[in-house]
Amino acid sequence: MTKRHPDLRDLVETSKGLAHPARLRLLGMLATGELCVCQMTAVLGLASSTVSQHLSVLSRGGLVADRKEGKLVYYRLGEGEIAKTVLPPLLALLGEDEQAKADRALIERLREVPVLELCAADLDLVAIGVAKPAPQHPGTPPPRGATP
Amino acid sequence: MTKRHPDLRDLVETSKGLAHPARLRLLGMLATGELCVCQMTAVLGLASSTVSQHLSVLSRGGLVADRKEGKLVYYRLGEGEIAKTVLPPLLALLGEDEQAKADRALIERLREVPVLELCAADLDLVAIGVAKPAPQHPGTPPPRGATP
DNA sequence: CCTACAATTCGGCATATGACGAAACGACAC
DNA sequence: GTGTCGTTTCGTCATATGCCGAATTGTAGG
Repeated sequence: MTKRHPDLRDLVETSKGLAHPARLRLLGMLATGELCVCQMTAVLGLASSTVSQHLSVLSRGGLVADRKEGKLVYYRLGEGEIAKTVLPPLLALLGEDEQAKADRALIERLREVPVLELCAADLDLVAIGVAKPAPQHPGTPPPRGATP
Repeated sequence: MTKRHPDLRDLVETSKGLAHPARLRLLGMLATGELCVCQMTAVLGLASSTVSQHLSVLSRGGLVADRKEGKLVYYRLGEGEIAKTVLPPLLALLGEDEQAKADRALIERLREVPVLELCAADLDLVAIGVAKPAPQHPGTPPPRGATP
């Protein structure tokens, strides 16, 4: 009996993992397959230390697992009982969100670029031609006119 | 178009509702049917203001709905899209937890007692013969010897 | 109208969370 | 070994959360 049944505390840890927009976005990205930390950091636009913290929270909740390859670290969705039970319905709902859709679109293009190239560009998505120049705010404003 | 699709923010609000043991216990109790605030307060053993706060968080996440009857307020599980999607698998896992089982057992006996009688007893489960005298700590210690 | 009372909201404190930059930690390259 | 670089951990701060008791609200009932 190495695999104990999930406990109330386990469920709380897992739920805490879901209770932040950045972490839900991370899960949404990972739903498309494993990703390197730097790729997720580039998409979220947060400090890498912050992203690492978020991934740590997700890991404590069993929602993600990691794999090291050289100096890079890749994360994937967790495979424990709680994750397998809770994630599918949640990811289905998340898939409808506009932000999550945008993230996936970005990730899709990011997968075409070698990871080390992204790192070399200091995680600047624009520099490697994956994202467009620079809108005023991070929402989804249809480009009307450019800045003169 | 009155029913918008769930948003990233909605999912965060819902997840926050799940991210606390007391709130998961509340959901576990409500899975057996609607309950009065005072009944849940008695089982949790927290201040009624605290329980009210927790229920408010659950309500913001669409996880519960309320119904007023006289001076009492009854809560039940929410019926929105997110709740219907996320709750069933979660409650299935929660059902295995010992604390949740104990809560359900208590609730089952509590349903035999008129709500106003519970209130009149100041939410004291022992006074109305629903719970046993008074163990040292709130776990599930098999009663060995009584206090001399 | 006034009282009683279940529930909620408010005011306060203690702790937890989330953000960043700085420093520490591997794993490769030289 | 020394350096470089991706990632994590640490230190610090601002804000959010959880708890309680006190005050407030709303609904019977006297």
